Amino acid sequence: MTKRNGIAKARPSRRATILDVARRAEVSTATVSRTLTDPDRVAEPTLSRVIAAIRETGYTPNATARNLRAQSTKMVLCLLPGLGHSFWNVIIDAVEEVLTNQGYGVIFGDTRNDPVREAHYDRIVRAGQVDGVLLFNGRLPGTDFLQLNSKMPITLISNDIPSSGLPVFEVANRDAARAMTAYLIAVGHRRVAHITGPKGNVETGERITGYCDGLGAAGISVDDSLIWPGAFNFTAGTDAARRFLKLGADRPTAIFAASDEMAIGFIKGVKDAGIRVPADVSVAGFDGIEYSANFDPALTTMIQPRTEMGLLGAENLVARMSGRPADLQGARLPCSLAIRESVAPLDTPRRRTAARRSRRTGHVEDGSAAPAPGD
Amino acid sequence: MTKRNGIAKARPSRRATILDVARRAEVSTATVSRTLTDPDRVAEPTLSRVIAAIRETGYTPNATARNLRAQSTKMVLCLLPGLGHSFWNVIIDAVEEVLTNQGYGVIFGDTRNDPVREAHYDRIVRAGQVDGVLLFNGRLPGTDFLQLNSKMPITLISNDIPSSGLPVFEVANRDAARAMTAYLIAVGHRRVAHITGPKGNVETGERITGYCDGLGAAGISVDDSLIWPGAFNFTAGTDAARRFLKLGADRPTAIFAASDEMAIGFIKGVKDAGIRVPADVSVAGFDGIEYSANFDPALTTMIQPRTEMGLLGAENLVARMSGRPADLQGARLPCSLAIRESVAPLDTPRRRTAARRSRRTGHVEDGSAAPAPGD
DNA sequence: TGAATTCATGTAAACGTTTTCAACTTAGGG
DNA sequence: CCCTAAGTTGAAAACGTTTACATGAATTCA
Repeated sequence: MTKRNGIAKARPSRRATILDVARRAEVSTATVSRTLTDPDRVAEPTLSRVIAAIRETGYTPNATARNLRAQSTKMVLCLLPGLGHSFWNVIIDAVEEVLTNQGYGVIFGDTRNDPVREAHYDRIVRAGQVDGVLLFNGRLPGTDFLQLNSKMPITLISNDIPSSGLPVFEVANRDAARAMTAYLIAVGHRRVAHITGPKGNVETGERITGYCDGLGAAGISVDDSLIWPGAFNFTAGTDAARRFLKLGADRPTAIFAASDEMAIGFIKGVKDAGIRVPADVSVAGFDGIEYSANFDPALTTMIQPRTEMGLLGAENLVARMSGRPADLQGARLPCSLAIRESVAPLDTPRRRTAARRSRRTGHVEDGSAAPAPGD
Repeated sequence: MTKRNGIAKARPSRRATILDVARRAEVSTATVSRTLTDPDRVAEPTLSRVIAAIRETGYTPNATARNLRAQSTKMVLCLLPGLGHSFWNVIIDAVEEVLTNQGYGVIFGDTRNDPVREAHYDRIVRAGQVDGVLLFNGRLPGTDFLQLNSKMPITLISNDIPSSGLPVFEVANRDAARAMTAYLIAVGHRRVAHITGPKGNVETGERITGYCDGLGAAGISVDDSLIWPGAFNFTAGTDAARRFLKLGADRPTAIFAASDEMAIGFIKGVKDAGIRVPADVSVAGFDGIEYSANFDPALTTMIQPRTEMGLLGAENLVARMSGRPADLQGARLPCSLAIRESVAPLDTPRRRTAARRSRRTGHVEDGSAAPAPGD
């Protein structure tokens, strides 16, 4: 079927170059090039001869040569810490959509917070393999990486690197954390723990601050022993669960985890010990990943507009790569609170009836802060 | 702090080339090149002079030029249908690990089963932007894509394209499906439904066959009305749940979903209708993604050795890209059964209900070939 | 000491494009 | 009939490397 043994075609091994086409069409390489990039500039008898030659030889322009000449690669590098994390999925989809539509290719690099890997990608960037960089990494992959920004745009998505001066597209973390904390308080909780993100992460700090804001606004003083260090992953959640279980009578009645994965890990951890969620303890997450809605109980969480983040970030980068001024220099997007099943009103004697009623649907009934969904 | 205004450095705009280094060190470009690729070939007084010049100019070799000259890009393309699916995560990690260690960069492309996108990546490959292709896609991104395989190796991971002749690294789908079905039967189920993968997918067919094998081995005849078409995603699971709920008394007692996501979607769907898992219906998945263990109930599933698949596939590709013969021409890896919480043995009282459905339209499935497992 | 070898370096050709510039043709205007 | 302008094409340079080949110096061997 498929001609393998090089008998059918003259030279099956070498790929056709522009010169092959030129010779076949009896024109110069310049004309072939023009046929491809700007057909209007080549006259009719020639044009169709060249097109025929292209078809016959199966010619495709060599991207490397083209890039070398054009001094650009039409590629961008996306640097993430952990491609596997389901949080990135939607963002990546959006980024890929924008960049592909604009004719750019995308290279995804996973740093895993490993300096060796970061250096590897640093080298790729320095070697001019890409025209721009999208950073999700939380930190720069090289010490003098910033100096590249003049010729090679860098944009931050869902992470901030303070004092880098780079455009950043992320969520209003502090506001969102404050809102979630306020919500937990509004449904009756006063002893609320917070499982934080990884140390050194800017977002971690902002969410902690927002959490403290929320407590402060309700006149509740911050109890440091209720701020538990985490790391945005399952195990951090189960670790927190162990910590929770060790506590005696003064267990918090609600947990605010800085990521959905941690919230799910926590729930899994305490459930295995016979604790019910939300009957015995309420748990709220952050991110709004797909699984948060499909978990049992469905997770009350702060939904990040991930698609929008990806879209805006990618558009910013594209604009700058093509020399245009970017529409936005950055953005802090608002989150939306998804009230689901994993948080229940605190069943204090005073509020008992109201709490009972809402427990049934899993929705929240509280006149002061939360909108009543009705029944 | 950081010198932004180009006053500090002579020409901050242009990147240093090998010629700049050569001039500064007062040698030829050949010597600079040798210093980088094979330092032993350049004598001492010169060597350090060149090294100094490289450092001073901040020179990094231009990858595009190097690739053009070397006629290779040190890049490979990974084509997947849906980067977001959590099934790929682990495989991608493994692939990236191998390729990065071997000095290759990785481009991930998401086809989303969209011919337009596939054509886009087909073009990238034809333009010589990569040295090899890793296909997860389930089909070729172009009609005469195979003819590229001589000069540009293509390897299939976790999908097969029959009669393509390409090396494929995947799981023994039929065996695994048979084993899962056999397990469900072994714990007492006789009425087992199967939620299939997407139509047209080779793996879908293999798992259906395995499912039928399993039934056959136990003397249970296949009931076509219990083979429900799916698509490897949540919604296919919830769709199946709706289908299940519509069924009356003759509901299956166990569901074997061809992916964990579908299993989770199914459980979520029936739970919302008040059905308990596994008390009222047992559910088994396939894949062994992370969430399967963290879901509630923890999912009984067939764990695919995803890391191994990725490792072997990537190694196969690397070998072929570098001209070496590959160790393996492909592999069918065994799965392992993870027995967790979502499947319960079928107890006797419940089988009485099953007996009630003896009046049935034409088709098979009667007591003759079904000796009751002991009680 | 002369010839043969090794060593260190430079020259220049490739890699496959795009694009500037010049050259040639044709048409149009006076 | 000449001059200019527009249109079409080709020659050659450029992009930044690597590397085959050549050259000259230093070393070795007889």
